[in-house]
Amino acid sequence: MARKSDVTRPRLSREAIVAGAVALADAEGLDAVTIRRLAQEHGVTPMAMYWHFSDKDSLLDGLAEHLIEAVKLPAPTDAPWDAQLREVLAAFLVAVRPHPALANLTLRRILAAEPGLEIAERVLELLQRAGFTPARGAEVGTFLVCSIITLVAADPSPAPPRPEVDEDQARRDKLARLASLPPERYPRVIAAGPALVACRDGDDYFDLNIDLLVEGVRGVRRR
Amino acid sequence: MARKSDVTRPRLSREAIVAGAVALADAEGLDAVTIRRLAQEHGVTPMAMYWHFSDKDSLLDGLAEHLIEAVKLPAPTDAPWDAQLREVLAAFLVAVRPHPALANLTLRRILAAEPGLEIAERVLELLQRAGFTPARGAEVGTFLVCSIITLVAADPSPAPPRPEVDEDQARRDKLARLASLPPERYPRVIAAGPALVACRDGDDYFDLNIDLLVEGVRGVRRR
DNA sequence: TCAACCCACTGTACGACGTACACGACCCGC
DNA sequence: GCGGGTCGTGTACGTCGTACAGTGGGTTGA
Repeated sequence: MARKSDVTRPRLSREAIVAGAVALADAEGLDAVTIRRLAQEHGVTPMAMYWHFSDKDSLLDGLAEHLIEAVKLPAPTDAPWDAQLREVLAAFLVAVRPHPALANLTLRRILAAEPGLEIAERVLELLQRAGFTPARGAEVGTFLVCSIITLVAADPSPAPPRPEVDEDQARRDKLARLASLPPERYPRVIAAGPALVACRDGDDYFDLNIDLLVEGVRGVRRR
Repeated sequence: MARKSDVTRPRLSREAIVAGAVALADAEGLDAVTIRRLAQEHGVTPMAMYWHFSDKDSLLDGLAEHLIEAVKLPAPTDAPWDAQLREVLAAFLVAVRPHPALANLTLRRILAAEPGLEIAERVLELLQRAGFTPARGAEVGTFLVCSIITLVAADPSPAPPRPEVDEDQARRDKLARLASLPPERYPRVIAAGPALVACRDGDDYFDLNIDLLVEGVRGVRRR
C-alpha cells in the first residue's frame, strides 16, 4: 500500500480521521464519506479505521459530536429569555452552517454527549423561564433545534459534486423550469421562483426564520 | 427465478413497485428499500426494475411524489389567512406522518411535480395575503414546509428494526441514561427526560409546533 | 399464417461498499 | 531481549447499484 510519504507517516488518530471526513463531506457530500475513501486519503488500509471506530456509524457519531462541540454557547446574561433564546439558536446555526452535508447527523445525537446536553439544558432553562412546563419545553425545544438543523440541511442539492459551475447551471435550469410553468395556474410560484431556487448564502433567510421561531415560541407561550 | 405464483404473475408496474417500496420503508426503514429486495418481493429479477425506473434515484423520486400526491389540500375559504395556513400545513402533516422514513425524500422534490406545485402556490398565496413580498414569502414558505417534514422525520430511530419491543427497550435505556446524569448540571434535561425520549405518537407535539409556526409567521409579518 | 417487431424481463458480470478474521510489525517497561 | 499492548495489513465475504447483451411472448402487418 502506498504511504502518504516515503518516510514515516504521522500516526493516525480519531481526530485526524474526523477532520478528514468533515473536509470530505464539505467538498463532496456525505455519500463521499466512505471508510475506504478515508483510509486512502490517510494512506492506510480500510481496516485501519476500525481500530479508531468500531464501525461506520460510530464514525458518524464522531462527526456529529465534532459539529456540536463547535457550538459557542453565549454566556447567560440578564437579557429577557427570548433575546437569549435567539442567541443560543443563532450560535447553533453558526456552528452547523458551514457543514450542511453533516447537519442531519446531529438530529438524533444531540443528547449523546456533553456539549449537546449543555445546549439542551440551556434551551430548556430559557423555555422554563418563558413559562413552559418541562414537558412542553421539551417538545418546543426539540422542535427548535430540529428546525435549525433543517434550515441548514434543506438548502443544498443532495450532494454537491465537484464543479460549482454545474451547481449554478442546475439552479438556472430549475429556475427556467419554474418560469415555463403555466402562469395562470402558478403565478406566485413563478414570481417567487428566484427566491425558491436561490442558494441560501445570505444571512437574510436564516435571520428571518430564526426570528420566526422565536416569535412562534412567544406566541404559544400561554397554553 | 421463483415466481410469486406458479401461474402467470400480474404484470409489474411503476405503481406496484412504489406501493411495495412504501410498505417496505414503513416496516423496515429506508435502508431496507433496495432494488434487489423490491425485485425479490415481486418475484422478479433486479434488472426488471430498470424498465420502470431509470435508476434508484428516480425510484425515490417516485416515492416522494407518491407522498406529496397524498396531500389533501383543503378548499380555499374566506377564513383569515392564518387559519387557512394552519389547515394547509396540517394537511401536509397528515399525509406525511404515516411514512416518517420517507418524509425526508420530499424535502427537495416538492417543486418537481404538479401536486407539490399546487401546495407551493397555495402557501405563497396565503403568505402574500399576510403581507409578505414574493421573495420573503418564498423564504418563509420554504421553511414552513421543511419544518413540517422535519417534525415527522426527526422523530423515530434511524431505521425501525423488526421488533417493536426492542424499540421500547431502546427508549427506556436512553431515558435511564438521562436520568443518571449529574442532577446539579442538567436538572432540566433530567426533568424533561420522558418528554425528550417519548415517541411522538400523540397529536400534542404536532399541534403545538404547527401553532408555533403559524404564530411565528404572524410575528414576523411586519418587516 | 407467419415473420417481424417491440415490450418486459432474464442472466451475467463489474466495481464499490461495510466489515469479520487472522496475521504481523512496532514500541514499551521489565 | 522479550512479552504484551497498540496499531495496522491482507484476504475474504456478502451486499449494493447497474452496464450490457440476450430472450420469450404478445401484437401486428402482409
